Amino acid sequence: MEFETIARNICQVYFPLSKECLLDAAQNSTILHAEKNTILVREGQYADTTYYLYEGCARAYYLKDGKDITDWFSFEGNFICSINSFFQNIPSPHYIEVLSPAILLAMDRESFLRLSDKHRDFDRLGKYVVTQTMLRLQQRIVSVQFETARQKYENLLKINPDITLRVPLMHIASYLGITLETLSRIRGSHKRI
Amino acid sequence: MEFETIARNICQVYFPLSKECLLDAAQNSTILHAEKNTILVREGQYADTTYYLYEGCARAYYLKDGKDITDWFSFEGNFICSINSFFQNIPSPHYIEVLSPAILLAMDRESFLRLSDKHRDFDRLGKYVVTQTMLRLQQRIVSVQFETARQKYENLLKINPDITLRVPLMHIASYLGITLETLSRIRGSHKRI
DNA sequence: CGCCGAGTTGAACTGAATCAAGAAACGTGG
DNA sequence: CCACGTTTCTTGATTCAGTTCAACTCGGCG
Repeated sequence: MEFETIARNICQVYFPLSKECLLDAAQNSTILHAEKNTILVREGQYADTTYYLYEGCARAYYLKDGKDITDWFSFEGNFICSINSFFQNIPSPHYIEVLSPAILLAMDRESFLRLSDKHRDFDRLGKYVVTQTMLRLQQRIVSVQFETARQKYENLLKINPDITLRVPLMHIASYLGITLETLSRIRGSHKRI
Repeated sequence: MEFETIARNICQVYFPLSKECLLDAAQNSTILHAEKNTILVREGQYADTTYYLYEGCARAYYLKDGKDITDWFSFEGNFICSINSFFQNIPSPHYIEVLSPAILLAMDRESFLRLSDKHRDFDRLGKYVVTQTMLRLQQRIVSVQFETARQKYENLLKINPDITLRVPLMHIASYLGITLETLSRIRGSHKRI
């Protein structure tokens, strides 16, 4: 895998970046090939790296009273990092795990900040991603707070129809804030229509 | 109320802005004095204005099956806008209402974007506020999803101890995703310790 | 094969919602 | 400053969606 391919992909998914910016980015990022179940970030680490998923999917999760709670999914074309750690420079409350063989572009915070300062278009991309994330989180609060378990599941399917094929149901359940059993029952009653 | 006073306040609460930036901002914003219960934004409007709360408090809410659901509180030193409308240029799903006599600084999106382009420090302020909002939303999802009604209330009090004195309980209840009755019971059992 | 993690199904339990009725606080005009 | 109506908040009884705990099924893989 070459940097240029991934760069072209980013420019296509988001928006074009200048040549200088890409050149600079190439020298400050690393391409990673990760196996399924690779842990990219562990709880407690200062997770100062952000990842672009060129291929594959990943999740952020944390442990609440020993239970594994999925907080975020990312698929190809998305970025993923421990936002708390990355943006506040504190130990990460999250783990980040790759859910399928993946190709990632990794950049550390220092480079990220330097490039943001130096290249206006890079800065704009960062701002855009953060803004989109904010809007997605806001939507999710509405969903989590006032929808039934069934509505939450159907909503997720609307946005992400094939997620059940790519992610174990237990992760989907905890992401939706319901138990695996409830999700199973919803799916059970759903099929036979 | 003078622009300079509010500007000084913003620079203090967030970070210093250059003279040129402030001059430009002064010419592209309006100071508003709003009564309690003023509606700044209505559902369906293209709400292309963002507000800085110099004094007072406000909330964003929406109607879900006719019920009034508070989605966000802002107090002095915060910004408030219909984020969906402002950042995506779509009709606002939210109302924004002032909850006490307030002094606001209003800026429309066009000016906001122009100043973001022109003044690096202004852009940085915008990025900072969006990032903080993202982190706050992320925290809130964790809270909404896996805490009991009581924990959610206690959590809110930790962050915002005097909110009950400034905001009607019904708004706090819907913000927490619980009913007014449940909140009342929690508070009832709470006091007598 | 037999084990193991992932998913399904069942039964009992529970936190919070809903419905209903009052009490307190608030503000507005007489 | 008090009577009023309105809004906000409290309390009680009942109901329900979803949890918990437990047993069982299925599909892969050493």
